[in-house]
Amino acid sequence: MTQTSPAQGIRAEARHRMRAAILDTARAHLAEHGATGLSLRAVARDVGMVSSALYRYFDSRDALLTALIIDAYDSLGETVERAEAEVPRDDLVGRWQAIATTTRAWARADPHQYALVYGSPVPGYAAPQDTVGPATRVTRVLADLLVDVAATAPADGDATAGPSDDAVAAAIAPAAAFVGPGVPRDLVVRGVMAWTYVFGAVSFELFGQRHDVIADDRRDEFFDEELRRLAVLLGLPGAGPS
Amino acid sequence: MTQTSPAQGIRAEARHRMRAAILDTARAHLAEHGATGLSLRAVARDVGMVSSALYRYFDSRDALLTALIIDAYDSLGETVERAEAEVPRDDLVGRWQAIATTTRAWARADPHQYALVYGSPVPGYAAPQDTVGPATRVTRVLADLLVDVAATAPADGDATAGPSDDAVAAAIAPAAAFVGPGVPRDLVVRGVMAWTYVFGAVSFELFGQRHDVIADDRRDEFFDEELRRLAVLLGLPGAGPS
DNA sequence: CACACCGCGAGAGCATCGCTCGCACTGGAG
DNA sequence: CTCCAGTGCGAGCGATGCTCTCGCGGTGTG
Repeated sequence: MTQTSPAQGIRAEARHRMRAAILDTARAHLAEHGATGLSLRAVARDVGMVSSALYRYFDSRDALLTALIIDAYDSLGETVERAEAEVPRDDLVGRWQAIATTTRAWARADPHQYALVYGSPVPGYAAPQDTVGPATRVTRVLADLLVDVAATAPADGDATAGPSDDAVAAAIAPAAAFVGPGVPRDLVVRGVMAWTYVFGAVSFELFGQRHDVIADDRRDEFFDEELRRLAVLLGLPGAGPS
Repeated sequence: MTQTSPAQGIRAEARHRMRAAILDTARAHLAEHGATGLSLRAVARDVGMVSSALYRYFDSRDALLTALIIDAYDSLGETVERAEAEVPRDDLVGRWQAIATTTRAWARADPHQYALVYGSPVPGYAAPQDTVGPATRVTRVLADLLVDVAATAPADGDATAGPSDDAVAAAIAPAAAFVGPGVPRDLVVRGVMAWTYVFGAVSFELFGQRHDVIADDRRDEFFDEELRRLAVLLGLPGAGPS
């Protein structure tokens, strides 16, 4: 079916390489001019084609953007996966820090690519279903971490159960289903919140909202401090205050 | 000079009203098509002018966008100020909830306007200095809340001082200067983090990242839960666990 | 081997965009 | 009352996304 057999059409391979070339220069343009500044004609020029020819490979500018989004998700996902995998499995705090700092580093390395996936969605553009797969890669890593956290810290999770427990349980049902069974709902909530925070902090930093709030030359240190406190919020063992 | 005396020129007032009319229809277009979909020509058509005439009032499309950004900041600022002012001053948790829930409600009411100010910045567009004033209105409210929190909870702030205390202190120096003296640095950090979180949560929700994570029909309840936990992180008195 | 097929790139063209410039008018300032 | 600054209009420039048609050339088949 989808198998890429060796002699599976020379032509098909050429087409695939052409697509890749287009995506490469498109990615370069994105990094330089941002998403809305990405011009289909300009990409075509750089790749040595006339603009109309590019439509043989991408149905529209939005389709090109979608391909770039999938790429970005994959890039971030792979980067985070690799970084997190290098940390010993029992070092839960280290794994958490690896996920967060790698995400931030990836975002700072190519802000436009980060904005493409985590910024305000392009107007009138609804993310197609193709993006959901790669989009979950980094959250999958985080979810697996939650599973291990739950394993080491035997169920004391429902201790902080508040009055609105039922409503909260229903709210995070999709997230709980994603991380899998055996993880107390409270920990799921903590995980969602930790990830929400990392996203908020990185976006704040990249989108200029931290100007005149955090000293520009101390952002790294402050992010570390944020992570330290987040580890407490996450309920990671050994991350308690002092 | 810049005084707006009663009979200060019929012409000037007509100009001011024209500007307002343009901004109104521009705001309507923004709400419908988003920032990048805002067409200067379309706005001109709707306002009953030819496109070139619009340049008598705004130097460029970016200038129009800037005016809209200032408007949006002011709108959010005023909305939050008003909502927070209605809460008794000694109800610190209530004030915090008012700030956060009002911010979220404002954002949901006009996502494009929210994206304009807190989303990924328009490519190549650097926020001019005119926007910094209105931009601080909502943070000002939050800062004042921090001052009152510091007043009621006498300095125990440095209890959680970690090893990297000096670097963190330097990092949040701008924020500390903004909230004013008398607020322990630890509380400033908590405030920055709380605001960062609210921004992250609202952006996640509006930009579709919470799909398949939080049940769509339970978002309100989950946000309340987030606020409840954030109040603990903020260190608000009376918000302790159970 | 010859032929029909079809993917591919090129080019012209359409509607729209942001923006500039020169023109004509008109009503308030001096 | 007379200017002229301010205003609106229209044409126009370069650029965009996208569509259509055309001709070339490799591919697989009769």
